[in-house]
Amino acid sequence: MVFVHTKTVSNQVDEILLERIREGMYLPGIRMPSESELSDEFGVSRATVRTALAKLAASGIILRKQGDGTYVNAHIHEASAQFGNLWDLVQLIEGNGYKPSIKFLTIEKRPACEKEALVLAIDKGEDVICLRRLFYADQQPVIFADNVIPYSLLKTPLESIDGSLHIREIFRNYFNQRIVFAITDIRSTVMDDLAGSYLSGGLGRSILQLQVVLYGRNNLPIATGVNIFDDAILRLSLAQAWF
Amino acid sequence: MVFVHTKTVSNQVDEILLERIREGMYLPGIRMPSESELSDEFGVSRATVRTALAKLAASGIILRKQGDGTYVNAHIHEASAQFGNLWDLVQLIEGNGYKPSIKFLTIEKRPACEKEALVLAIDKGEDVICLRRLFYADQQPVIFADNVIPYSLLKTPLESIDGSLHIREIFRNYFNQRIVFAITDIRSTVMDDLAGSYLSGGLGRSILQLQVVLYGRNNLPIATGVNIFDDAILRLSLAQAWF
DNA sequence: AAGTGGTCTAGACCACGGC
DNA sequence: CCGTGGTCTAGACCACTTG
Repeated sequence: MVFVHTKTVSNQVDEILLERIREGMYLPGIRMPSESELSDEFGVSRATVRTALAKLAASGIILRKQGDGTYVNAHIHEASAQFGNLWDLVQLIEGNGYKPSIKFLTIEKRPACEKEALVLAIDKGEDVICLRRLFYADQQPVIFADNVIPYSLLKTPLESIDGSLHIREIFRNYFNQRIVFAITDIRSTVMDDLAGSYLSGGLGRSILQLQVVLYGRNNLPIATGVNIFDDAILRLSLAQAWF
Repeated sequence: MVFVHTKTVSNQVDEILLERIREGMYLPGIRMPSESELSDEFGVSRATVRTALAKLAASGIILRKQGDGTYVNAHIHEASAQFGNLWDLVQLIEGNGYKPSIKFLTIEKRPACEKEALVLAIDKGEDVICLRRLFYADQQPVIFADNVIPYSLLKTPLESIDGSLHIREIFRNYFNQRIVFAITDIRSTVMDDLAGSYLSGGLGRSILQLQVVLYGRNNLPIATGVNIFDDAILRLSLAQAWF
Protein backbone atom coordinates (compact mmCIF):
# COMPACT_ATOMS: atom_id res chain seq x y z
CA MET A 1 0.00 0.00 0.00
CA VAL A 2 1.29 3.45 -0.93
CA PHE A 3 0.64 6.21 1.58
CA VAL A 4 0.46 9.88 0.68
CA HIS A 5 2.72 11.93 2.87
CA THR A 6 0.18 14.32 4.36
CA LYS A 7 -1.05 12.48 7.40
CA THR A 8 0.45 9.92 9.70
CA VAL A 9 0.33 6.30 8.68
CA SER A 10 -1.89 5.36 11.60
CA ASN A 11 -4.29 8.15 10.67
CA GLN A 12 -4.54 6.82 7.15
CA VAL A 13 -5.14 3.37 8.54
CA ASP A 14 -7.98 4.48 10.79
CA GLU A 15 -9.55 6.42 7.93
CA ILE A 16 -9.55 3.32 5.77
CA LEU A 17 -11.07 1.28 8.58
CA LEU A 18 -13.70 3.96 9.19
CA GLU A 19 -14.51 3.96 5.50
CA ARG A 20 -14.91 0.20 5.53
CA ILE A 21 -17.17 0.36 8.56
CA ARG A 22 -19.33 3.00 6.88
CA GLU A 23 -19.49 0.96 3.69
CA GLY A 24 -20.64 -2.05 5.65
CA MET A 25 -17.57 -4.12 4.90
CA TYR A 26 -17.23 -4.73 8.64
CA LEU A 27 -20.58 -5.35 10.27
CA PRO A 28 -21.67 -5.26 13.92
CA GLY A 29 -21.60 -8.69 15.49
CA ILE A 30 -18.96 -10.02 13.11
CA ARG A 31 -15.32 -10.06 14.14
CA MET A 32 -13.11 -7.60 12.29
CA PRO A 33 -9.73 -8.81 11.01
CA SER A 34 -7.16 -9.24 13.76
CA GLU A 35 -4.35 -6.78 14.36
CA SER A 36 -1.86 -9.09 12.68
CA GLU A 37 -4.04 -9.50 9.61
CA LEU A 38 -4.47 -5.75 9.29
CA SER A 39 -0.78 -5.06 9.77
CA ASP A 40 0.02 -7.62 7.07
CA GLU A 41 -2.58 -6.18 4.71
CA PHE A 42 -1.44 -2.57 5.12
CA GLY A 43 2.23 -3.40 5.37
CA VAL A 44 2.68 -1.56 8.64
CA SER A 45 3.69 -2.74 12.08
CA ARG A 46 1.20 -4.06 14.54
CA ALA A 47 1.86 -1.07 16.81
CA THR A 48 0.70 1.29 14.08
CA VAL A 49 -2.48 -0.69 13.57
CA ARG A 50 -3.04 -0.58 17.32
CA THR A 51 -2.71 3.21 17.34
CA ALA A 52 -5.40 3.44 14.69
CA LEU A 53 -7.68 0.94 16.45
CA ALA A 54 -7.20 2.69 19.79
CA LYS A 55 -8.49 5.91 18.28
CA LEU A 56 -11.61 4.20 16.95
CA ALA A 57 -12.14 2.39 20.26
CA ALA A 58 -11.84 5.60 22.29
CA SER A 59 -14.68 7.16 20.36
CA GLY A 60 -16.79 4.06 20.78
CA ILE A 61 -16.86 3.12 17.11
CA ILE A 62 -15.35 -0.29 17.74
CA LEU A 63 -15.29 -2.53 20.79
CA ARG A 64 -12.29 -4.69 21.58
CA LYS A 65 -12.29 -7.86 23.65
CA GLN A 66 -9.11 -9.48 24.78
CA GLY A 67 -8.93 -13.11 23.77
CA ASP A 68 -11.78 -12.66 21.35
CA GLY A 69 -11.53 -9.90 18.77
CA THR A 70 -12.57 -6.46 17.56
CA TYR A 71 -16.19 -5.64 16.74
CA VAL A 72 -18.05 -2.73 15.22
CA ASN A 73 -20.25 -1.04 17.82
CA ALA A 74 -23.85 -1.27 16.69
CA HIS A 75 -25.02 1.49 19.02
CA ILE A 76 -22.56 4.29 18.38
CA HIS A 77 -24.77 6.04 15.86
CA GLU A 78 -27.13 6.81 18.72
CA ALA A 79 -24.74 9.37 20.15
CA SER A 80 -24.27 12.83 18.72
CA ALA A 81 -21.00 13.71 20.40
CA GLN A 82 -17.95 11.83 21.47
CA PHE A 83 -15.06 12.73 23.69
CA GLY A 84 -17.05 15.32 25.61
CA ASN A 85 -16.56 17.58 22.65
CA LEU A 86 -19.24 20.03 23.59
CA TRP A 87 -17.74 23.23 22.27
CA ASP A 88 -17.62 22.23 18.60
CA LEU A 89 -21.16 23.21 17.76
CA VAL A 90 -20.79 22.43 14.07
CA GLN A 91 -19.86 18.85 14.89
CA LEU A 92 -22.70 18.65 17.38
CA ILE A 93 -25.24 19.64 14.74
CA GLU A 94 -23.73 17.25 12.21
CA GLY A 95 -23.86 14.49 14.81
CA ASN A 96 -27.62 15.04 14.99
CA GLY A 97 -27.87 14.45 11.27
CA TYR A 98 -28.49 18.03 10.24
CA LYS A 99 -26.59 20.27 7.87
CA PRO A 100 -24.96 22.97 10.00
CA SER A 101 -24.67 26.62 9.01
CA ILE A 102 -23.62 29.71 10.91
CA LYS A 103 -25.28 33.11 10.72
CA PHE A 104 -23.21 36.05 11.83
CA LEU A 105 -25.19 38.39 14.07
CA THR A 106 -23.05 41.10 15.66
CA ILE A 107 -19.48 41.85 16.58
CA GLU A 108 -18.35 44.63 18.87
CA LYS A 109 -15.42 45.86 20.90
CA ARG A 110 -16.17 46.83 24.50
CA PRO A 111 -14.55 46.77 27.96
CA ALA A 112 -14.65 43.47 29.83
CA CYS A 113 -16.94 43.18 32.81
CA GLU A 114 -15.55 41.87 36.08
CA LYS A 115 -16.69 38.32 35.55
CA GLU A 116 -15.27 38.14 32.03
CA ALA A 117 -11.97 39.64 33.18
CA LEU A 118 -11.67 36.99 35.87
CA VAL A 119 -12.28 34.08 33.53
CA LEU A 120 -10.07 35.43 30.73
CA ALA A 121 -7.28 36.41 33.15
CA ILE A 122 -7.24 40.02 31.99
CA ASP A 123 -7.82 43.32 33.79
CA LYS A 124 -11.34 44.59 34.28
CA GLY A 125 -12.12 47.19 31.64
CA GLU A 126 -9.60 45.81 29.18
CA ASP A 127 -11.09 45.57 25.68
CA VAL A 128 -12.75 42.38 24.54
CA ILE A 129 -14.40 41.33 21.32
CA CYS A 130 -17.98 40.17 21.68
CA LEU A 131 -19.12 37.93 18.85
CA ARG A 132 -22.70 36.80 18.56
CA ARG A 133 -23.73 34.08 16.16
CA LEU A 134 -26.65 31.84 15.44
CA PHE A 135 -26.24 28.18 14.46
CA TYR A 136 -28.71 26.48 12.19
CA ALA A 137 -29.55 22.81 11.82
CA ASP A 138 -30.79 22.60 8.25
CA GLN A 139 -32.97 25.76 8.22
CA GLN A 140 -33.87 25.84 11.92
CA PRO A 141 -32.05 28.10 14.40
CA VAL A 142 -30.87 25.84 17.23
CA ILE A 143 -27.97 27.45 19.09
CA PHE A 144 -27.45 31.06 20.06
CA ALA A 145 -23.74 31.59 20.70
CA ASP A 146 -22.12 34.48 22.49
CA ASN A 147 -18.31 34.50 22.48
CA VAL A 148 -15.97 36.88 24.31
CA ILE A 149 -12.31 37.11 23.29
CA PRO A 150 -9.58 39.45 24.58
CA TYR A 151 -9.00 42.19 22.01
CA SER A 152 -5.27 42.03 22.62
CA LEU A 153 -5.11 38.62 20.94
CA LEU A 154 -6.44 39.92 17.62
CA LYS A 155 -3.83 39.98 14.84
CA THR A 156 -5.93 41.51 12.05
CA PRO A 157 -8.46 44.37 11.83
CA LEU A 158 -11.75 43.71 13.61
CA GLU A 159 -13.63 44.35 10.37
CA SER A 160 -11.83 41.54 8.56
CA ILE A 161 -13.39 38.82 10.70
CA ASP A 162 -15.72 36.47 8.88
CA GLY A 163 -18.24 35.57 11.56
CA SER A 164 -19.66 32.62 9.67
CA LEU A 165 -16.50 30.55 9.96
CA HIS A 166 -15.87 27.62 12.27
CA ILE A 167 -14.51 28.81 15.61
CA ARG A 168 -11.29 26.91 14.94
CA GLU A 169 -10.79 28.85 11.68
CA ILE A 170 -11.55 32.13 13.38
CA PHE A 171 -8.87 31.53 15.96
CA ARG A 172 -6.38 30.36 13.38
CA ASN A 173 -6.99 33.09 10.83
CA TYR A 174 -7.44 36.18 12.96
CA PHE A 175 -5.83 35.33 16.29
CA ASN A 176 -3.04 32.95 15.33
CA GLN A 177 -4.22 30.67 18.14
CA ARG A 178 -4.93 26.99 18.41
CA ILE A 179 -7.57 25.57 20.74
CA VAL A 180 -5.78 23.12 23.00
CA PHE A 181 -8.07 22.64 25.95
CA ALA A 182 -11.68 23.35 26.81
CA ILE A 183 -13.93 23.20 29.86
CA THR A 184 -17.67 23.15 29.31
CA ASP A 185 -20.26 23.71 32.02
CA ILE A 186 -23.72 22.38 31.32
CA ARG A 187 -26.64 24.07 33.01
CA SER A 188 -30.36 23.98 32.78
CA THR A 189 -32.02 27.34 32.44
CA VAL A 190 -35.06 29.05 30.98
CA MET A 191 -35.28 30.92 27.71
CA ASP A 192 -34.69 34.62 28.23
CA ASP A 193 -35.51 37.64 26.06
CA LEU A 194 -32.23 37.69 24.14
CA ALA A 195 -32.11 34.01 23.25
CA GLY A 196 -35.86 33.91 22.76
CA SER A 197 -35.62 36.50 20.03
CA TYR A 198 -33.47 34.17 17.95
CA LEU A 199 -34.62 30.68 18.87
CA SER A 200 -38.12 29.40 18.33
CA GLY A 201 -40.38 28.45 21.19
CA GLY A 202 -41.81 30.46 24.03
CA LEU A 203 -40.10 32.46 26.72
CA GLY A 204 -39.68 30.62 29.98
CA ARG A 205 -39.12 27.34 28.18
CA SER A 206 -36.56 25.02 29.74
CA ILE A 207 -33.32 24.91 27.71
CA LEU A 208 -29.66 23.96 27.99
CA GLN A 209 -26.90 26.45 28.50
CA LEU A 210 -23.32 25.45 27.64
CA GLN A 211 -20.73 27.70 29.22
CA VAL A 212 -17.37 27.16 27.58
CA VAL A 213 -13.87 28.35 28.36
CA LEU A 214 -11.30 27.72 25.62
CA TYR A 215 -7.58 27.61 26.32
CA GLY A 216 -4.75 28.14 23.84
CA ARG A 217 -1.18 26.99 23.40
CA ASN A 218 0.20 28.57 26.56
CA ASN A 219 -2.65 27.22 28.64
CA LEU A 220 -4.06 30.72 28.86
CA PRO A 221 -7.77 31.32 28.33
CA ILE A 222 -8.44 32.63 24.85
CA ALA A 223 -12.23 32.80 24.88
CA THR A 224 -15.38 32.27 26.87
CA GLY A 225 -18.68 31.40 25.38
CA VAL A 226 -22.28 31.03 26.38
CA ASN A 227 -24.24 28.78 24.08
CA ILE A 228 -27.99 28.60 24.39
CA PHE A 229 -28.89 25.18 23.10
CA ASP A 230 -32.36 24.22 21.96
CA ASP A 231 -32.63 20.64 23.20
CA ALA A 232 -36.11 20.29 21.83
CA ILE A 233 -34.55 20.00 18.37
CA LEU A 234 -30.95 18.92 18.99
CA ARG A 235 -30.04 15.99 21.16
CA LEU A 236 -26.98 16.34 23.32
CA SER A 237 -25.81 12.78 23.76
CA LEU A 238 -22.39 11.54 24.72
CA ALA A 239 -20.82 8.16 24.18
CA GLN A 240 -18.17 6.56 26.32
CA ALA A 241 -16.47 3.20 26.02
CA TRP A 242 -14.19 1.27 28.31
CA PHE A 243 -11.24 -0.77 27.46
CA MET B 1 12.38 0.64 40.80
CA VAL B 2 10.54 -2.51 41.85
CA PHE B 3 7.01 -2.90 40.56
CA VAL B 4 4.33 -4.93 42.31
CA HIS B 5 2.68 -7.35 39.94
CA THR B 6 -0.91 -6.23 40.28
CA LYS B 7 -1.21 -3.50 37.70
CA THR B 8 0.53 -2.79 34.46
CA VAL B 9 3.86 -1.00 34.52
CA SER B 10 2.48 1.99 32.67
CA ASN B 11 -0.37 2.23 35.18
CA GLN B 12 2.07 2.30 38.04
CA VAL B 13 4.06 4.98 36.24
CA ASP B 14 1.05 7.21 35.73
CA GLU B 15 0.02 6.77 39.36
CA ILE B 16 3.45 7.89 40.50
CA LEU B 17 3.29 10.89 38.18
CA LEU B 18 -0.21 11.75 39.40
CA GLU B 19 0.99 11.53 42.98
CA ARG B 20 3.87 13.86 42.20
CA ILE B 21 1.53 16.33 40.54
CA ARG B 22 -0.78 16.26 43.54
CA GLU B 23 2.15 16.71 45.92
CA GLY B 24 3.29 19.73 43.95
CA MET B 25 6.54 18.17 42.81
CA TYR B 26 5.60 19.10 39.24
CA LEU B 27 4.02 22.54 39.07
CA PRO B 28 1.96 24.24 36.35
CA GLY B 29 4.11 26.39 34.11
CA ILE B 30 7.28 24.40 34.76
CA ARG B 31 8.37 21.71 32.32
CA MET B 32 8.07 18.18 33.63
CA PRO B 33 10.98 15.78 33.04
CA SER B 34 11.22 14.58 29.44
CA GLU B 35 10.12 11.14 28.35
CA SER B 36 13.73 9.95 28.21
CA GLU B 37 14.46 11.19 31.71
CA LEU B 38 11.37 9.48 33.08
CA SER B 39 12.12 6.22 31.29
CA ASP B 40 15.66 6.29 32.69
CA GLU B 41 14.43 7.07 36.19
CA PHE B 42 11.80 4.32 36.24
CA GLY B 43 13.89 1.85 34.29
CA VAL B 44 11.20 1.28 31.66
CA SER B 45 11.09 1.90 27.94
CA ARG B 46 10.11 5.24 26.52
CA ALA B 47 7.01 3.65 24.99
CA THR B 48 5.77 2.66 28.43
CA VAL B 49 6.29 6.18 29.74
CA ARG B 50 4.41 7.48 26.71
CA THR B 51 1.46 5.19 27.48
CA ALA B 52 1.29 6.62 30.98
CA LEU B 53 1.63 10.22 29.79
CA ALA B 54 -1.00 9.69 27.09
CA LYS B 55 -3.50 8.65 29.75
CA LEU B 56 -2.84 11.78 31.79
CA ALA B 57 -2.97 13.95 28.68
CA ALA B 58 -6.30 12.49 27.57
CA SER B 59 -7.93 13.49 30.83
CA GLY B 60 -6.46 16.97 30.57
CA ILE B 61 -4.18 16.64 33.60
CA ILE B 62 -1.06 17.38 31.57
CA LEU B 63 -0.51 19.23 28.32
CA ARG B 64 2.14 18.14 25.85
CA LYS B 65 3.82 20.36 23.28
CA GLN B 66 5.97 18.92 20.56
CA GLY B 67 9.42 20.46 20.50
CA ASP B 68 8.88 21.95 23.92
CA GLY B 69 7.85 19.66 26.75
CA THR B 70 5.14 18.38 29.07
CA TYR B 71 3.34 20.67 31.49
CA VAL B 72 0.86 20.27 34.32
CA ASN B 73 -2.49 21.77 33.37
CA ALA B 74 -3.33 24.55 35.79
CA HIS B 75 -7.00 24.57 34.90
CA ILE B 76 -8.00 20.95 35.11
CA HIS B 77 -9.32 21.21 38.67
CA GLU B 78 -12.08 23.41 37.30
CA ALA B 79 -13.78 20.45 35.67
CA SER B 80 -15.85 17.92 37.57
CA ALA B 81 -15.93 15.19 34.97
CA GLN B 82 -13.59 13.91 32.31
CA PHE B 83 -14.07 11.59 29.40
CA GLY B 84 -17.76 12.33 29.11
CA ASN B 85 -18.21 10.04 32.07
CA LEU B 86 -21.69 11.17 32.91
CA TRP B 87 -23.14 7.95 34.23
CA ASP B 88 -20.78 7.51 37.16
CA LEU B 89 -22.71 9.69 39.60
CA VAL B 90 -20.42 8.90 42.50
CA GLN B 91 -17.45 10.21 40.57
CA LEU B 92 -19.45 13.24 39.48
CA ILE B 93 -20.22 14.17 43.08
CA GLU B 94 -16.62 13.59 44.13
CA GLY B 95 -15.47 15.78 41.26
CA ASN B 96 -17.51 18.58 42.75
CA GLY B 97 -15.62 18.23 45.99
CA TYR B 98 -18.40 16.60 48.00
CA LYS B 99 -18.49 13.32 49.83
CA PRO B 100 -20.91 11.06 47.92
CA SER B 101 -23.35 8.68 49.54
CA ILE B 102 -26.22 6.66 48.16
CA LYS B 103 -29.61 6.18 49.80
CA PHE B 104 -31.61 3.20 48.69
CA LEU B 105 -35.25 4.11 48.07
CA THR B 106 -37.23 1.33 46.42
CA ILE B 107 -36.76 -1.78 44.33
CA GLU B 108 -39.53 -3.62 42.53
CA LYS B 109 -40.17 -6.15 39.82
CA ARG B 110 -42.71 -5.20 37.17
CA PRO B 111 -43.43 -5.66 33.44
CA ALA B 112 -41.52 -3.41 31.05
CA CYS B 113 -43.42 -0.66 29.30
CA GLU B 114 -43.13 -0.34 25.54
CA LYS B 115 -40.45 2.33 25.63
CA GLU B 116 -38.29 0.42 28.11
CA ALA B 117 -38.65 -2.78 26.10
CA LEU B 118 -37.45 -1.00 22.99
CA VAL B 119 -34.36 0.46 24.63
CA LEU B 120 -33.44 -2.70 26.49
CA ALA B 121 -34.07 -4.92 23.46
CA ILE B 122 -36.56 -7.13 25.30
CA ASP B 123 -40.21 -7.94 24.74
CA LYS B 124 -42.89 -5.64 26.05
CA GLY B 125 -44.25 -6.98 29.31
CA GLU B 126 -41.11 -8.91 30.12
CA ASP B 127 -40.10 -8.40 33.75
CA VAL B 128 -37.70 -5.64 34.68
CA ILE B 129 -36.21 -4.52 37.96
CA CYS B 130 -36.86 -0.91 38.82
CA LEU B 131 -34.35 0.53 41.27
CA ARG B 132 -34.75 4.00 42.72
CA ARG B 133 -31.98 5.70 44.61
CA LEU B 134 -31.05 9.09 45.93
CA PHE B 135 -27.49 10.42 45.74
CA TYR B 136 -26.19 12.80 48.37
CA ALA B 137 -23.38 15.33 48.16
CA ASP B 138 -22.26 15.60 51.78
CA GLN B 139 -25.72 15.70 53.40
CA GLN B 140 -27.66 17.29 50.55
CA PRO B 141 -29.77 15.21 48.15
CA VAL B 142 -28.59 16.11 44.64
CA ILE B 143 -29.49 13.34 42.21
CA PHE B 144 -32.62 11.24 41.99
CA ALA B 145 -31.79 8.08 40.03
CA ASP B 146 -34.24 5.66 38.48
CA ASN B 147 -32.70 2.53 36.92
CA VAL B 148 -34.43 -0.18 34.92
CA ILE B 149 -32.71 -3.54 34.37
CA PRO B 150 -34.03 -6.69 32.67
CA TYR B 151 -35.00 -9.21 35.34
CA SER B 152 -33.59 -12.02 33.23
CA LEU B 153 -30.05 -10.77 33.84
CA LEU B 154 -30.31 -11.16 37.62
CA LYS B 155 -28.15 -13.97 39.03
CA THR B 156 -29.12 -13.71 42.70
CA PRO B 157 -32.41 -13.22 44.60
CA LEU B 158 -33.93 -9.78 44.22
CA GLU B 159 -33.90 -9.33 47.99
CA SER B 160 -30.14 -9.76 48.20
CA ILE B 161 -29.41 -6.54 46.32
CA ASP B 162 -27.71 -3.84 48.34
CA GLY B 163 -29.09 -0.65 46.77
CA SER B 164 -26.48 1.58 48.34
CA LEU B 165 -23.63 0.17 46.28
CA HIS B 166 -21.92 1.75 43.31
CA ILE B 167 -23.68 0.79 40.09
CA ARG B 168 -20.54 -0.98 38.91
CA GLU B 169 -20.59 -3.17 42.04
CA ILE B 170 -24.28 -3.89 41.63
CA PHE B 171 -23.75 -5.15 38.11
CA ARG B 172 -20.71 -7.17 39.10
CA ASN B 173 -22.17 -8.71 42.25
CA TYR B 174 -25.74 -9.46 41.27
CA PHE B 175 -25.76 -9.54 37.47
CA ASN B 176 -22.28 -10.79 36.61
CA GLN B 177 -22.03 -7.97 34.09
CA ARG B 178 -19.41 -5.39 33.27
CA ILE B 179 -20.29 -1.94 31.95
CA VAL B 180 -18.47 -1.57 28.65
CA PHE B 181 -20.21 1.25 26.88
CA ALA B 182 -22.60 4.03 27.79
CA ILE B 183 -24.65 6.66 26.00
CA THR B 184 -25.91 9.62 27.99
CA ASP B 185 -28.51 12.08 26.79
CA ILE B 186 -28.56 15.45 28.51
CA ARG B 187 -31.84 17.32 28.61
CA SER B 188 -33.19 20.34 30.31
CA THR B 189 -36.48 19.87 32.08
CA VAL B 190 -38.51 21.11 34.99
CA MET B 191 -38.80 19.55 38.42
CA ASP B 192 -41.81 17.23 38.59
CA ASP B 193 -43.71 15.79 41.53
CA LEU B 194 -41.66 12.65 41.89
CA ALA B 195 -38.22 14.26 41.78
CA GLY B 196 -39.45 17.26 43.73
CA SER B 197 -40.39 15.06 46.64
CA TYR B 198 -36.76 14.04 47.03
CA LEU B 199 -34.74 17.02 45.87
CA SER B 200 -34.89 20.42 47.47
CA GLY B 201 -36.20 23.47 45.66
CA GLY B 202 -39.56 24.26 44.19
CA LEU B 203 -41.62 22.43 41.63
CA GLY B 204 -41.27 23.83 38.13
CA ARG B 205 -37.62 24.67 38.71
CA SER B 206 -35.32 24.14 35.73
CA ILE B 207 -33.09 21.08 36.20
CA LEU B 208 -30.92 18.66 34.25
CA GLN B 209 -32.05 15.23 33.23
CA LEU B 210 -29.42 12.63 32.31
CA GLN B 211 -30.85 9.70 30.38
CA VAL B 212 -28.37 6.84 30.33
CA VAL B 213 -28.22 3.55 28.48
CA LEU B 214 -25.55 1.13 29.70
CA TYR B 215 -24.22 -1.69 27.54
CA GLY B 216 -22.49 -4.85 28.70
CA ARG B 217 -19.94 -7.27 27.34
CA ASN B 218 -21.93 -8.44 24.37
CA ASN B 219 -22.82 -4.92 23.38
CA LEU B 220 -26.36 -5.57 24.58
CA PRO B 221 -28.15 -2.99 26.70
CA ILE B 222 -28.11 -3.97 30.37
CA ALA B 223 -29.80 -0.96 31.93
CA THR B 224 -31.45 2.38 31.33
CA GLY B 225 -31.48 5.17 33.82
CA VAL B 226 -33.06 8.54 34.31
CA ASN B 227 -31.07 10.77 36.61
CA ILE B 228 -32.59 14.01 37.82
CA PHE B 229 -29.63 16.22 38.52
CA ASP B 230 -29.79 19.31 40.71
CA ASP B 231 -27.48 21.69 38.89
CA ALA B 232 -28.07 24.40 41.44
CA ILE B 233 -25.78 22.45 43.77
CA LEU B 234 -23.68 20.22 41.49
CA ARG B 235 -21.78 21.56 38.52
CA LEU B 236 -21.71 19.38 35.44
CA SER B 237 -18.50 20.40 33.74
CA LEU B 238 -16.48 18.49 31.21
CA ALA B 239 -12.86 18.85 30.24
CA GLN B 240 -11.37 18.06 26.88
CA ALA B 241 -7.79 18.36 25.65
CA TRP B 242 -6.25 18.10 22.21
CA PHE B 243 -3.01 16.62 21.30
C1' DA C 1 21.98 23.12 17.03
C1' DA C 2 20.03 20.67 20.64
C1' DG C 3 16.33 18.71 22.83
C1' DT C 4 11.53 17.82 22.93
C1' DG C 5 7.49 15.08 21.85
C1' DG C 6 5.36 12.29 17.65
C1' DT C 7 5.61 8.31 14.87
C1' DC C 8 7.04 3.80 13.55
C1' DT C 9 9.35 -0.79 13.48
C1' DA C 10 10.16 -5.72 14.67
C1' DG C 11 10.48 -8.24 17.79
C1' DA C 12 8.76 -10.57 22.65
C1' DC C 13 5.78 -12.33 26.30
C1' DC C 14 1.36 -12.30 28.80
C1' DA C 15 -3.85 -12.66 29.89
C1' DC C 16 -7.93 -13.93 28.29
C1' DG C 17 -11.77 -16.18 25.56
C1' DG C 18 -13.61 -19.55 22.53
C1' DC C 19 -13.19 -24.08 20.78
C1' DC D 1 -5.17 -25.59 22.88
C1' DC D 2 -4.80 -21.66 19.81
C1' DG D 3 -5.61 -17.08 18.42
C1' DT D 4 -6.94 -12.78 20.18
C1' DG D 5 -5.89 -8.30 22.10
C1' DG D 6 -2.77 -6.12 26.02
C1' DT D 7 1.74 -4.84 27.39
C1' DC D 8 6.54 -3.94 26.86
C1' DT D 9 11.26 -3.34 24.85
C1' DA D 10 15.10 -1.08 22.27
C1' DG D 11 15.96 0.80 18.84
C1' DA D 12 15.15 4.55 14.72
C1' DC D 13 13.82 8.76 12.36
C1' DC D 14 10.91 12.91 12.02
C1' DA D 15 8.63 17.55 13.27
C1' DC D 16 8.65 21.03 16.07
C1' DT D 17 10.15 24.67 19.49
C1' DT D 18 13.36 27.09 21.92
C1' DG D 19 17.77 29.13 22.95
